[in-house]
Amino acid sequence: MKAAATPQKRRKILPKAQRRQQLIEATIACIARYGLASTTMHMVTREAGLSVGIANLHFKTKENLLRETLRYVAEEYHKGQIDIMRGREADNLSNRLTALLHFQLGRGVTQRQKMSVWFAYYGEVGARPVYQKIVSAWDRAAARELEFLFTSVIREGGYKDIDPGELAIGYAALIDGLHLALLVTPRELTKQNAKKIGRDFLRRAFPNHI
Amino acid sequence: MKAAATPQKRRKILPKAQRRQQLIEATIACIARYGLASTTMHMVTREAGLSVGIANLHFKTKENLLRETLRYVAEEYHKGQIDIMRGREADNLSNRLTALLHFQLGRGVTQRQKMSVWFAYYGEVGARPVYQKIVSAWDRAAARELEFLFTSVIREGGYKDIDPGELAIGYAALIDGLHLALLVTPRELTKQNAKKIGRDFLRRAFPNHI
DNA sequence: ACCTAGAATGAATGATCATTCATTCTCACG
DNA sequence: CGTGAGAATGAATGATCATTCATTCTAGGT
Repeated sequence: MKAAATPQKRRKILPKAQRRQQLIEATIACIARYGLASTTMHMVTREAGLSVGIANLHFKTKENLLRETLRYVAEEYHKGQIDIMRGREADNLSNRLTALLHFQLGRGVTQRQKMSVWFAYYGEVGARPVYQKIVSAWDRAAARELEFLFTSVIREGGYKDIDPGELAIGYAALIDGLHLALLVTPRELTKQNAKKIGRDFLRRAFPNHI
Repeated sequence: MKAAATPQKRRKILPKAQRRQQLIEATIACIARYGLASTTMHMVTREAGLSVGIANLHFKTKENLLRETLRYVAEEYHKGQIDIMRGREADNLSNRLTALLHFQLGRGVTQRQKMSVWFAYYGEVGARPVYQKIVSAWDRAAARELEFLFTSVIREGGYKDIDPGELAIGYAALIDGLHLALLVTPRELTKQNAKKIGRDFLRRAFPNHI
């Protein structure tokens, strides 16, 4: 089975960073397909087309590999958001809000595989403080950035009686909840509809911008 | 916690339903404490103060026990919501909305233990179609009820340009997201604040009611 | 008081899995 | 071209766990 796709059995030696990346991606694929609970080291290394021992070489333990995988996934998602919020691609605040929404509910993020992995880790957060630390660190960073963006919007629009911090938490919660709905009840909610729901939330808060 | 309170080792024979319930509750406690992935049958039966074989007697397999536990948790949460939405305790729509919010973000539901279990199963939904079926069935039922409630509110308030179905999905997503935030970043969000955020969402949609 | 259906036990079994490490192989460098 | 530092392998090991079932015990019926 293993190297069936690559009939040549010649070993390839690659730089550490590249192998680590390869193993992390194989881990993501396995978690999405089989779940965090039943993903084994054999599955991961086979998915990567490598031998079992390789895992021990680059990550001491399975726990380590899972932790680094979470770090990678969390960083990818949150950095994507933060880049948009800080970025200069969108010249005005309205466009920036829209770009953020399209990223958060767009093709890249809402792939079933991505969302599966994301919630697989969330599911273990209650029992594993390490996961909680990793996720909450990134969450905080994104929340601060979002609060800053909302503060600018509120100032520009002259909106009254809006606490930007609370609205940011609400918006972030809405997006997470929509991801969950897309994962759990995909038949009830299309990505188009999810975007419309997110947009309506923003419109009710910032009617002059959306 | 476990059977330390009953030093006598005398066996007690109980009706099937009662033992099943006892085992399901022990399962919930273990999942909350150790996570779905590392909960073992030994843990569960020890938590219940019983022998390992008991699990096989009442639930054929571990998979079965986990499935029934999910069924129990999902039913408890969603029935609680549906009862409030249908119930006659709240005489008017405003009160009913408020009661629903207080249930969804109140002491009972937002216990760390409950939310841990809830998201532990959500995390496996991507890989286990069975879990998805159980959860989505209840989700659909609650969504229909919520849509019905919102429809009444919209009619009573004469609100324009609101699709009750979409608003219901948005509200449900917001509540799920707030639960997630309470679980993952409890330091950033109090239950009080979560309620305020939920209330603000409703107020922006139904200003005459909240 | 006695009996028995079936509830409950827990040591034993076999399967699965993470981890190890002696060995093989690769390639950058002299 | 030859060599050694270290990357990669995978069979073997030991630990963990779900499941089994021969045996023990309980309580309701007579």
